[in-house]
Amino acid sequence: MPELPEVETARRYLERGILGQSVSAIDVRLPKLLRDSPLPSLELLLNHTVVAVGRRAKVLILAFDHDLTLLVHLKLAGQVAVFLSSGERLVAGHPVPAPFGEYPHKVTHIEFHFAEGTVVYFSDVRQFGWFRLMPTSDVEAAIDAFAFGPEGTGALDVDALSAIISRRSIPIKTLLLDQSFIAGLGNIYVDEVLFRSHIYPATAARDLSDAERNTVLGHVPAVLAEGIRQGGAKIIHNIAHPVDQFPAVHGRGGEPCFVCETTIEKIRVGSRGTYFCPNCQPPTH
DNA sequence: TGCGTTGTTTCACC
DNA sequence: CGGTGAAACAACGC
Repeated sequence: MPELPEVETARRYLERGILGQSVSAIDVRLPKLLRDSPLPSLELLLNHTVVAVGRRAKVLILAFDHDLTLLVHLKLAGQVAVFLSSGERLVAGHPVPAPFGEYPHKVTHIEFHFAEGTVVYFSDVRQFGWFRLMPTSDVEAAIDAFAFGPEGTGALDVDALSAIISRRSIPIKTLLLDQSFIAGLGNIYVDEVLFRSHIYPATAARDLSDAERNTVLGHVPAVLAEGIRQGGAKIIHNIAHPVDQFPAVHGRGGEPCFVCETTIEKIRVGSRGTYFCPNCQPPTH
């Protein structure tokens, strides 16, 4: 389930695979994935060259020459698979299709072929993702319209964000999921941030102490960095397969906490499945 | 088979 | 109008 680390991994793979390359063929098997696209057809990208591969929040930004840019959101279950001409595969995002299996898979909906031999497969078992093609000159306004907050990977303005936390009554988890507060966290990494911060996820944001607010904000870039370092969290059918004890709580209901061996619990916060350690994150407020 | 799944938007309401 | 919580939506696997 692609959050910022999975999308950033996809961005890096695409940059390595297709930057400077020219589109030689496009196969769109599920045209409806171009939802609300200003330009109606990906065919417009034929013979165009990739000039930049960017990302804002969880949105991939593929810039081509001659004023064309493709925005991609992987949503719940999107996957990007880059097949280099060497035969090496770079796969980011959802674990379906199996990275070492056959492509295109039945849930592979769009594929790009490049003159240099690289092939990119976009797959999405849930079909919730979207593609939007537009003039590059319109991208800035399109991204602004999302009203994303600061990138969770970067240096955060702790004073300003802490002040916002102190005024909100919603659960701290719900606030951290709000992309206009901080961009990039999703359900997995929010649970990890709160575990490292020793904070019960349903705690009202305004009930956090000064120290707790700083702790939470401090863990955001660190947790995202660990996700990126791993190329995304390994979670299959909602069961975590931790690497270096990460993720520590998300997808580990019924399993022992890596720190204290207390059984990890699952609750619902803001109608989202939420994992926490009842000993490390007691509901003290 | 109806429920769970997530990121995001929409809606009713205060 | 803004904050809030819940519902809606996309579609499918189990």
